[in-house]
Amino acid sequence: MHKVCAHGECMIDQFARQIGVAEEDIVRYKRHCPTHSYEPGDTIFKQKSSPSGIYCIQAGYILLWHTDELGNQIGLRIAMPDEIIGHRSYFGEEPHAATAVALTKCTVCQFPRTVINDLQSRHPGFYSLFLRVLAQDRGPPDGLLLRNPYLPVKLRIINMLLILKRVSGQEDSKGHVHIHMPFYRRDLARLISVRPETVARAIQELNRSGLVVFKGRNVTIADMEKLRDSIKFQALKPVE
Amino acid sequence: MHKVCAHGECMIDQFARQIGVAEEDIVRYKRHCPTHSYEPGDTIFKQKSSPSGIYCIQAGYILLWHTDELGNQIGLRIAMPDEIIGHRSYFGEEPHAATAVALTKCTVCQFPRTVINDLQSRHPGFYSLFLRVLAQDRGPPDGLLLRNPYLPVKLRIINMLLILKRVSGQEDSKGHVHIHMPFYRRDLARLISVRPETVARAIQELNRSGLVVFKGRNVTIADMEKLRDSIKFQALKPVE
DNA sequence: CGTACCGTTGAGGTGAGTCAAAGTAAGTGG
DNA sequence: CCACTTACTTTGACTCACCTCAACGGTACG
Repeated sequence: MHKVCAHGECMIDQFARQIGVAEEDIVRYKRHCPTHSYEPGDTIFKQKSSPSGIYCIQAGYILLWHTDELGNQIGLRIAMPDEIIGHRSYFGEEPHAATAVALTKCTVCQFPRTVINDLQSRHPGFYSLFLRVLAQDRGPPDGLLLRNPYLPVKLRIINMLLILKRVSGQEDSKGHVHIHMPFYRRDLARLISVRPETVARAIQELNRSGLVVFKGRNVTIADMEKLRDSIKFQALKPVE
Repeated sequence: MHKVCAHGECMIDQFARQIGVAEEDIVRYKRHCPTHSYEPGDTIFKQKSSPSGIYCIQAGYILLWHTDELGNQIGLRIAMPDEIIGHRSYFGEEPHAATAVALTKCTVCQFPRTVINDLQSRHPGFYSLFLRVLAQDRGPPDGLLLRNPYLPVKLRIINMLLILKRVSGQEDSKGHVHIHMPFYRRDLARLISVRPETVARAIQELNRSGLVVFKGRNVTIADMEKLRDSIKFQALKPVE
């Protein structure tokens, strides 16, 4: 079910090195950090459950989604390799605000409370690194690009593509950008807070416009500049 | 223009006490923390400027708003007394993501970088307190209640009222709740990402329904329970 | 060859945006 | 104290993007 992960694979290990933890100590504490593998659809943690540690993504994509009081499912964030999840609830000492589900095959390393406490007590600068991560979290600002009611759906989809491109965009020899969307249309709909039908229609329009070509989960952008420009024209007139 | 604020007034002073800073040391560092007074409409800091410290609100309400690439103004958060602002950009080492404007007369104490660094170097647990504040920041979760495209405008306004009630709600002898909204309709519109006309119409409807009574900036809620119940009926059917 | 599930398409309804104009409130200066 | 300005708020008529519901089309898998 779980193996002890090889040392040096996690984001938090890099943190440890930054604050001067010796390599042999990293090896030692890693014995207490189980690494799990997840299949697409598996749950890493559930909304409302109590956090028992922090999770480092070593491989794969994870969707964080929140169910509001009315039952709407809102996709908060796609977490990618080398990112950490669950830290907000952990440090906030609150139940998880979202459910984490594997979109692809995933490898995730869990840092339990004991290890985190131990590292902090030996190296008081440890927490500061998380302070920075939390402060730089792209979740809230990305939310403004994806769930902004002012932005028409086509724009929200383009913003989603630009976010995915940051990490997984591939440029070929002709300058075309290829992006793989590791989720269902339904999940994309949740991420931008619209219905799946609306996503389908918006994608058809984008395809017809030629700016972006969707083939299943694969997307090709012929001309990034043109795409960025198009954003200005598709937008509503700003307030004021 | 600025005076040195009396000791013990700021949120950060309480943090200092929690980590064992002596009273006389608090008095000492406060000499380097200017306290400013702002009139309604004054700017505390501007989006894109570099943070030079952390701000503690001692009195008054402050609106944080973000202008996106297209020029839309999005109200992110109403900051209230005893809250701190500017800390996300400060610890993220990034320019301010929002502009902070005084909605009412405000008193704000500024902790410059030198003081913060000094406190952290003498008391390594200092940063952990901010870690908790950042992790518990209501901004992102409140955003889901205020700017969720699924929620009809009337609901978003009700959610705004419930958020204001947390801090400034007054209950009278008859069990009616009174809330003062310390901002223009236009700002309310920005906070829930709709146009001011739409806010006006939604408020008229709420008045007619009798659940909530708006008189200028003052709001009276006759029956909290009824109001909470009404949320369920006004919502769109959830996805799935 | 069904069965499931995801994805797409169509017809019809509606909530919020747009634009323009009128209404209100809060100064400001004579 | 009253015209005048200025900025905020409300109202009305119209438009349109997205939602709803329902049906149909793929594709994977037993």
